[in-house]
Amino acid sequence: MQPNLNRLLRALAREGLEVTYDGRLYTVRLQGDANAPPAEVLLPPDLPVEGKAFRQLAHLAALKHPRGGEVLRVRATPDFHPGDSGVAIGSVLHTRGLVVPAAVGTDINCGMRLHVADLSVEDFLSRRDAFVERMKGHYFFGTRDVAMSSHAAEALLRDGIPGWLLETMEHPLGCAVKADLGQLDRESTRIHLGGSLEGDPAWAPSGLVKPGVVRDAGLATIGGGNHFVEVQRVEAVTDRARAWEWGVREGQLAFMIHSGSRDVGKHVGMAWLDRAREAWPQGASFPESGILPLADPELVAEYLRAEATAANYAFLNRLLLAELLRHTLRELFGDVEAPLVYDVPHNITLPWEGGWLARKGACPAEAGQPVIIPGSMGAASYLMVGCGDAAALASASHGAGRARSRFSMARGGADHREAALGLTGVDCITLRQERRIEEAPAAYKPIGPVVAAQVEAGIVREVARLAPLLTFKA
DNA sequence: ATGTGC
Repeated sequence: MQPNLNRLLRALAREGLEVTYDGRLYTVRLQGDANAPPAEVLLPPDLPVEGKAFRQLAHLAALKHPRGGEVLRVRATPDFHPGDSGVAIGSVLHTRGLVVPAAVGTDINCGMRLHVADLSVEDFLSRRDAFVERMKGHYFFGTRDVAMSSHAAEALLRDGIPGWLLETMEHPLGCAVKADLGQLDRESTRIHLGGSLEGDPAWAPSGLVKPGVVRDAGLATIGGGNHFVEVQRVEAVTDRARAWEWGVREGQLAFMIHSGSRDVGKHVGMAWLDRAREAWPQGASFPESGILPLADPELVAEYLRAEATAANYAFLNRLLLAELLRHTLRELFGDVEAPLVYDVPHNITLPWEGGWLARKGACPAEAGQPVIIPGSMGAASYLMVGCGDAAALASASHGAGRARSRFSMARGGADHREAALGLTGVDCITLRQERRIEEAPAAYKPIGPVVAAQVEAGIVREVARLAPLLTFKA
């Protein structure tokens, strides 16, 4: 146990937090609130503990709405860390009769997508420079052509990927997708929820859908922060049977995408943080945490439709990021097979056991389902299989977890910055040099112990480990 | 996270 742990627990107690630890699982609750369920955090003793994230978690568990509904359980993944809008990243919230927009936040349907490619690493690296130049054009310089009609955009926002596919006949990239239709049919089962939720185009930012207009709706863009597109090598297969079933082989080339709904999610998320405040019952006092749930069934349904709208956009954003990469591999190397392994959101509200489960930076880990846990820049990423562990609310971490803020990395002084750069050790393609510092491995917890803790707890099992070859960061 | 915002 870390020497400063007792000091931290005493400090938290002075602030009114009851915290206990059994060497594996913390339980946290607000003192004197015996009715609130305790919040649990799976965290091995050697990983850093953050008071602010504990406070946010205890407040999340203590949420109440004057008109009813309840928080059933709160759990946090080992990569959890403080979030804006009052909810820690890595929080999983099980509710009945209420939903909490802040428990998903503005990065709606941020998630992961993994493909493998039938191309040797040697062949790929032999044309690395040509590949990088083309992808830089697509991802950074707008050479991609993903413009679409207002019909296609509406269909996308309403129905997700299947809706978009039906309206994509005239679309240049649609031709490439169409050529792949057989494969896409097979792939649709490899997208969580089929890449399709019940959305409403009215919730899109104004201007995204303009009747009769064909435009670039900002799709196939990576986004900032920890988002990336990475070419990888399958460096180890630990569950041969499962890997075979999923089409993953050792030594294979792979590519992984971490991205979300961009400004659509931001627009929807912000609108609903405001809406939850407006909808708070007259005369009732605002909770000190600032986290506001929705309880009115019509409002809940409307929020979920809005969230679904952004989620649909994110599903297609990841698909098109992958499609551009696959298209470029084919231009350079001929008819390369590059099937989807899985696409899964880690920021979303979904129905669960008669209520709702809001995950914010937590990957669904239902029994038998693929779980994708990205490493920090330069570190390995993991393909896992979920165990459906109810104690963990069927959820795994969505990464290693940030240990130091972007701000603290950026102001760390010249020595610190150089050390961070030196440690990066990965071929990072970016136009913004500061990303290398903000996203340097030193900014993150080590991924190994984070994954090991979840394997030991019976939440996930390892299937394969993927090492980075080159990473695109916007 | 965010076509970050004044």
